[in-house]
Formats: sequence, C-alpha cells, structure tokens
Amino acid sequence: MEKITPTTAELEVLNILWKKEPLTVKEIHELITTNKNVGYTTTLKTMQKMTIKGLLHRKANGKSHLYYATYKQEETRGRLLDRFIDSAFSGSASSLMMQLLGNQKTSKNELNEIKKIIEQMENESNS
Amino acid sequence: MEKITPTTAELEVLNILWKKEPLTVKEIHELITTNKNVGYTTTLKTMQKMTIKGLLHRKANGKSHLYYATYKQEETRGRLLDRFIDSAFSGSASSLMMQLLGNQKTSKNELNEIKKIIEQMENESNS
DNA sequence: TTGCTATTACGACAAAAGTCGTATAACTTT
DNA sequence: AAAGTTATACGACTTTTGTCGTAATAGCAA
Repeated sequence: MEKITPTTAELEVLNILWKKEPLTVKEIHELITTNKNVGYTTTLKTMQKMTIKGLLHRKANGKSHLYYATYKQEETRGRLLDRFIDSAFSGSASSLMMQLLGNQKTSKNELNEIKKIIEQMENESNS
Repeated sequence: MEKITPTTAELEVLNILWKKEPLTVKEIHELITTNKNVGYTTTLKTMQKMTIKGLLHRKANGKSHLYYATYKQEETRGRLLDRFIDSAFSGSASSLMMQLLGNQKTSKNELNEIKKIIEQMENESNS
C-alpha cells in the first residue's frame, strides 16, 4: 500500500498535471514532447499504469478521459525528498543543503529565493 | 563517458567508502548488512559492476582487493542533486529548499548557518 | 447506418537494476 | 603437497522501467 514513489517518467506526467489539472493524454503528451521524443502510446501506457497504481485517477470526457493526480505535489515531493536524502546523502538533510548552496549550477536568483525563504522562516519562529 | 550517476544500491557502497576508504568487499558487505539483508555475492557483484563502470577502482591486497571511490563525494552528490531537482522539482532548486525546510524542522542555528553560507556566496560572486 | 478517425486497451519486448548460485582460483595450515 | 578456507569470477534469473505495435472501440460525419 505505501508505495507512492513515482519513477522519472511518471514524474514528468505529474509535474505537468500539478501545474494544470485536469488534462487529457493528448495534452500531456504534447507537453512532454516539447522536450523529449516518445510515441503517443508510451505516454498513454505510462498514464494507464499510473492509474492502476493509484497515482492518477480519471473521469470520462466524451471519447477521452480527463486525468487528475491522486496525491498532492507537496506530499509526493516530500516522500521523494526523504528517499533521496537517505540514499544520496546518507540521511543527512543538512548535507544536502550545503551541497545545494555550494553547487555552481544554482543560480543567483535561486539563491536569493532561498535566502528569502529562510528569512521568512526565521521571522515565523521568532513570533 | 559522462555517466557518473550511481544507482541506489551503488550509493550504499559509495556512502560507506566516502566515510572510510579503502575497504574490502567483506568489510563493506558487513556494514551494508547491518541495515539490509543481502548475500555476499550480491555486494561483490555490485562492486564489480561499479569497477567496470569506473565508479570504483581497486588494488590487490593479499588474497583480496582494496576498493576506492573514483569520484569525490561532492562531485557525485552534485550530479545526483541536479538530476533530482530536474525530475522531482521541475528544475527548481528553491522549491526543493522550501520543501526541505517545510518538511524537516530545521533548527534556528542551522538556518543561521545556511544564511551565512548564502551571504558568503553572494560576496564571492560579486567580487 | 456505414464508415472514418481519434482514443483507449492490451500485449510484448528491451534495457537497467538487483539478486544469488556455483565454479574457480588463491592463500593457509598441516 | 594436500586439504581446507576465503575471496573472486561468471553466468543466470527476476523485477522494474521504459517503449511501442497492433487491435479494439467509441463517437462523429456523410
């Protein structure tokens, strides 16, 4: 039962759906193929499997279906993050943070965003 | 050539090796089996595959071998983190940070540490 | 209502990841 | 040097992921 850990391909679908829900297979496939190059049935099959696993659910809509993400973005990402920290950072969240901040690929804008978030948290915890 | 992205099982080995290097298969296997339950040949095979891929290298040592990680912890973790941010957080590092701070209850001291590091980075990039 | 097209359903295959059994080889010990 | 022990080598099998071809179906158009 506890197995809400989508794969990479599944996350592509979810990330799209979390932005704008619901969507049809066709719509999602069009968005996916702006970056990547896969056949329509591949996307369809992925989504059908996700539905069976419980990651998605759907509603008939004329001849096609409208798909919804079952689990909220934050919940799923939290789970994935925990797993990732365990495997890649030996369970140390602060190691991950340091890595993130030290990473050259993190842009200055992102750093500013992060700084804002931290300041905000500090204010909250002071009150 | 560019493929330094270890799998979960491979990361277990690397995380051990990064702490205390070099080690034999036996030593690593003993450490792995404190948490998990796998056969000796499984660990051995994993490490042999890693050696072929270039993730590990080794040195004869009497009847056995001493293993070393080829890539530094920071480099590997950076690569993994980038990939993870892409797939799980649609490429947004600040989203990940927010998730991290929202999930884990980070202490005030740790927040200050992080803030310091960010300021330091900003100064460096301004110079 | 007959056919056309869009969509889904189903099955199959390939590659990647994880696991282990058995064989071989290399030291030790006697 | 023979026997025993310990480590490695190798191959095989299983599960998970990703991919797609082909068949069936449902709604629309003529």
